[in-house]
Amino acid sequence: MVATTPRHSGHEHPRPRSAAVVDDIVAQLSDRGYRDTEPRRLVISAAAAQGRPFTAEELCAALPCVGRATVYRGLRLLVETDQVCRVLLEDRELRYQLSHQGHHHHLLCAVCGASADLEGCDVEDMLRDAAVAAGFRMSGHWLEVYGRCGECAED
Amino acid sequence: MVATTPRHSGHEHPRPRSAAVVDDIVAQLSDRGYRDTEPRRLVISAAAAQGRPFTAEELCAALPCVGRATVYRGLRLLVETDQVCRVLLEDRELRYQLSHQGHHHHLLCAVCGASADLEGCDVEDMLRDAAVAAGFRMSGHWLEVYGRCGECAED
DNA sequence: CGGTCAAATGATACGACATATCGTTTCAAT
DNA sequence: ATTGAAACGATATGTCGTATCATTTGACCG
Repeated sequence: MVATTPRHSGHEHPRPRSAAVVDDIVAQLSDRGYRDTEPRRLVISAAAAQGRPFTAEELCAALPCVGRATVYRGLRLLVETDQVCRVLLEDRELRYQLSHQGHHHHLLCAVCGASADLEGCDVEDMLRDAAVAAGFRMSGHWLEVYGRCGECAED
Repeated sequence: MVATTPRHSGHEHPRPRSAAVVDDIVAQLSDRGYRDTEPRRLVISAAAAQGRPFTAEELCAALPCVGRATVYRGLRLLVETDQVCRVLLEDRELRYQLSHQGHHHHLLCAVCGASADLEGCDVEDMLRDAAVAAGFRMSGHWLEVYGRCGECAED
């Protein structure tokens, strides 16, 4: 009887898996009083579709039907609500990517642009102590680490 | 006999103390094949005269008789030759300051803009290990620490 | 369901920042 | 002094991000 059962019975609306991510983020924004708008969803969707840290301009190019200002506003909102985090390349180019956890740092591959999260590296305490030693009270920091990922490691 | 002996007998040419710094930097540039030019000296001198990390535009404003491009070129040269280092504020504004040592990091006061060098904070090894754990080979990093200096500490 | 109004949008102007271009000047070695 | 490359300055160009403002839209409410 049941010949071939699709994993999901999702043949009516073949939504991409990223749809769930988008819905989730939109829901979080909604909780904070931000509207659920079509351009906003497009921005979030495009951001989620990127496999690498991306620039605002890349998103603009990927969304020709969304105004530049809206893309920038959307990104800013996502950063402010911690849905997206900013990463800084060595040449100071600013990129974005969906955030997966709370505060953390990134390892960026200088060759392919991939990013990985720095695990088990608790620099904060160290920095805070060093700051106190210099008579400062630390309030924040910015840290990016550059190198080559495994795939780009060969010289 | 010796009534009032000036510390230095420098009353003929009252050169600012920064002149020595400028001469030193110019000499280093000279060793690397870069010319000793008037505009270059002006840029170095103005950079040395800043008490705080400064922006390129601030230098331009301080040197109305030197072309903008020359100021930018001069700064770039000084950074490349490690005479000047770049610091990044929390809002991503790029500033410069004379470097005093090799590689080090900065503590920046968010209130008055003062900077201090982070001493005895060896994050490199820590980062390198964490990078290896993530399958990366670390080649560099960018770290800035923000806070309040002793003078600006009161709430 | 349709009206309402603030939020959000998009076209575009604007401004900051930094580099590219290119004819002219200047340094330093001969 | 001559000379060729380095450096300069005026200015054009390009990128990136925000401000402005008239128009649209989405959430709420009766």
